[in-house]
Amino acid sequence: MALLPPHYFADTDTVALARDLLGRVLHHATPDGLHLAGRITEVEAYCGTTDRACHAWGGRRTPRNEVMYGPAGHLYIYLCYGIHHLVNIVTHTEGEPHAILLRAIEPVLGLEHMLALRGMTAPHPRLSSGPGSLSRALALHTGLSGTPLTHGQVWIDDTPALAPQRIASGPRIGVDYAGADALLPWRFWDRESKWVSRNK
DNA sequence: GTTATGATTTACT
DNA sequence: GTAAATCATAACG
Repeated sequence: MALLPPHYFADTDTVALARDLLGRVLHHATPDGLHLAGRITEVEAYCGTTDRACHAWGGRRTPRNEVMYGPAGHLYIYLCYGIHHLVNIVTHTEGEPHAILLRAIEPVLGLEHMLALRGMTAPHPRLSSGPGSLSRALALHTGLSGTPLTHGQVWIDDTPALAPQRIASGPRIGVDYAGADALLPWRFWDRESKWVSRNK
């Protein structure tokens, strides 16, 4: 299974790219030799300086979100609520701070290791559904922010995307502070998967 | 230097 | 349904 190339992530239509990422498989080869992978089942689009829900809204540019301003195809991972590592993929062109938040995956490889990482004993959607749970199950953390998806450490393969009729959409979660932008239907999920954080 | 706050999860009542 | 956990970051003085 080949990796998706950098130009795939350089799409300037972040919302369309978010939909296209559903069904593809995210891999992580960890420093201790584990190979973890999961099929992407839920994402959200964050679209640059005009999106009030985006960290780069109004042109905000800080050490934390700097990677969003760089080239596409890199990880942007930050700590939320002091506890959760949220994983994003940078999209669009250099200078345009767009990204796609990965919110849920269905385990494909390394299920037992994921269970251990989560302190669980049996599979359940709660294992890797929800952005904080996903990062923990895949052992992704803020230290990997800025990592390109081309170095064999973290990557996404070219598993075919979901059929359009399987894609559901709705407002993004937890962005009520974003005013009218909180209502934009920029969350997408696989309507046939139970490995999602919410079904409506 | 100080303070407010979150792209959430989990455990209670 | 409500609230606590928990801290790096950003904004401000």
